[in-house]
Amino acid sequence: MGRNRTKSGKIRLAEVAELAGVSPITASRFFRNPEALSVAKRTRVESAARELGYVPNLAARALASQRTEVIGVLIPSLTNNVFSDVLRGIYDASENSRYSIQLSNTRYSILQEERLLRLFLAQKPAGLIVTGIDQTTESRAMLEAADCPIVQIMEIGSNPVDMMIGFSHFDAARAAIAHLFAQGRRKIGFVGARMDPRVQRRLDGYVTAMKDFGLYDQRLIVTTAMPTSVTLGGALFADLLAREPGIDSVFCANDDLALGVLFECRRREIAIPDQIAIVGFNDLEFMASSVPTLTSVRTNRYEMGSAAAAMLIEAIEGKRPEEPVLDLGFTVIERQSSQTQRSAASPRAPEWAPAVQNDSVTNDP
Amino acid sequence: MGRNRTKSGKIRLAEVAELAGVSPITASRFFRNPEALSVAKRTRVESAARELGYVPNLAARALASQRTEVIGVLIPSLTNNVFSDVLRGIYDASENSRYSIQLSNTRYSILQEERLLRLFLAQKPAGLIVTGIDQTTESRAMLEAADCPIVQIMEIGSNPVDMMIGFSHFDAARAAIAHLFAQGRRKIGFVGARMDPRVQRRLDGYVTAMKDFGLYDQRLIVTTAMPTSVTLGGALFADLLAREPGIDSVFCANDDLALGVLFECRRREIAIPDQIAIVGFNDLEFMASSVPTLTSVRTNRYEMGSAAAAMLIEAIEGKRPEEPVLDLGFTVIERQSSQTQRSAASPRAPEWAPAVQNDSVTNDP
DNA sequence: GTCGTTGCTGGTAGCGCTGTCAACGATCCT
DNA sequence: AGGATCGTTGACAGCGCTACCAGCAACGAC
Repeated sequence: MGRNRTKSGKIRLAEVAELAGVSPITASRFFRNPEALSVAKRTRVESAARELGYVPNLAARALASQRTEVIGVLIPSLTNNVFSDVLRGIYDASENSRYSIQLSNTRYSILQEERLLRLFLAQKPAGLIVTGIDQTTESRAMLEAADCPIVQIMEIGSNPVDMMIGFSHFDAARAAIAHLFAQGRRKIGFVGARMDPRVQRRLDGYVTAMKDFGLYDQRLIVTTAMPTSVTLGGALFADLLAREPGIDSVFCANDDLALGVLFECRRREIAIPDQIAIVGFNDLEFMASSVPTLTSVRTNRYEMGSAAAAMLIEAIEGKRPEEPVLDLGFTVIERQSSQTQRSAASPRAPEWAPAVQNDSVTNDP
Repeated sequence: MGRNRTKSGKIRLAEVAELAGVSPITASRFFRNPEALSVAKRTRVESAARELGYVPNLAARALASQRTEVIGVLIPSLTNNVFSDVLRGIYDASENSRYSIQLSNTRYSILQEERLLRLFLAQKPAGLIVTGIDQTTESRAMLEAADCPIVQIMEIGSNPVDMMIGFSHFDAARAAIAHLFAQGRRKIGFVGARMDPRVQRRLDGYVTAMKDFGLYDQRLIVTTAMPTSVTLGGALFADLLAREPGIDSVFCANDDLALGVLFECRRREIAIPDQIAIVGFNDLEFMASSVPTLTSVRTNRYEMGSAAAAMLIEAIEGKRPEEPVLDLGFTVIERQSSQTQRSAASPRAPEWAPAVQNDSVTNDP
């Protein structure tokens, strides 16, 4: 198998133009702005290109036009389910466009992000999608100076670099706490891992809500910088219980932690929700089919990705949205794990079937 | 904010060369093959480049050299945890190389794969990573004719296009069934979703093992083409139970399904492992901390990704591996869900801590 | 002392495409 | 009718880099 590079017998634009009987520049225009051609030439070029199997050389195009058709995407993690949903949205929304996605992983490091940003910007991307609003000063400056549209995703803030799509983690956490409060819970613990800026803002929301209710006690909070996992959820909950045995509920900064808490409760024979109520965050798929089903704050991750890519592409093509900040909101999906009315002793739960969603608290702005 | 593209005040190689007092071509060589320069010029070019903040123009490089520094990656799903681990490996292994990753999602469609392949190949990638060994004839032909190294990942077969990294899903499934058999299980069900080629081969392994043990009964098999989920695991298991109430164990084609089965058992108050043993596939993180902990077949997903990228890059640079097929093996991680010796009635399980791994059946080839 | 040989350097000539501008006929306006 | 405008087309000149080949000095072999 000849795996060494050789020059391939490629078809150039000039060949297409020749076959179509037009000048190369006209053929070129066909691919960029077909409307500019007369119908006759348009069809001639089109069939010539098809006949020869012409594929444009993107490198030459990029060099000549001084621009690429690449959308750079910076996300903090490739492992996290949350980002895989966002990514899917981005890829789906871009795959029928001319733009291709260039993905990089910042690993939750804003320094790494800065480095990658510099790299990306040097290649003159058509647009950029970056995660969050906590860039370094230097990154921020680069973004402001960047010569392309930019969308910040995952959360919203008051000071977008350009465009922004997300939701308020602060409000979402407050809504979760309000729900627990409404269910009569008073000693509400917080369990968080990784503590990236968005988790931190969820914690802020928790703290504010607890203070508003006059329930705040910092000993109810357990966090770690370790990356999140189901196992870690159990461990952190164990720590929390050891410190504050009297808690009646836990708000988990994400669903993996919540699942870990559920298992830990099972291990300790703590009844859910009778003794401990659990609320998670993100509403991953399994939350609806665990036993008991787990309350969570649903976030619109796929939509965030697809809306970001769509909005970015529009902006690249000159159609900037009138409103640059899009709040996708969240919904508290109330399930068994946080319902206070006692269920039967041995809860013959409502089937494996879709989530039990009693009048959920929605925040669709 | 000026978001319109303008020509940026860029530093060209010529500027660097001028500052360093060498010809452009010498400066060019510095970036491609520094050893070819005398030490004096090398340091001169290096400091000039640093001083000016030179960043090479990849489009120009690609155009002039007739090759790109892009590695194309084709995977079937962006959502599946399995692929996010593989991807992480690929990105990690490539991020300190000169190559960048171009990712596309085939959505489990080999036609889509063929289309994407055509697209990729037209851009003359430096290398290609494709998932699996079940390409269309047309795709296969394109791959064979491709002018770059190619790695097939996720499984191994006898007929690599070029290089191959994975493991035998067939053998892995057989090992899982052998484990259940060794635990005294005889009515072993199979639960599978999506039924992509790899899941199909796990099913083949199951069927073969069952036949070998004289236990085969096709009514023990429940599958669906629907995408996998925890919820679906519960539903399929419910179907299986309805059809064959006498089963004593279930082999799930992946861990999400296994978790769904676990929850369904809990809903029906079926004791695990006393009444039903469960074995999953992939050994995702949560398997070790569920209650009871879940037996699974560990696969080396991250390693698959990183090894594939590393091997590909070596091959691109001319150092082809002597052995083009790399079997990364698997390990049956035995946990509570498939142990036949009864545990205490109310199992105060061994902490939330790391997996209980009693002498696991490893297959490290 | 002549003839390679090796190591390093530079000149030339594009890679395939598009930006810019000019030219052309056809249409429109006054 | 003359000029302005529009829609359509083409010529030219690069974009920034590298492949290829030639040149030149230093060195060793015979």
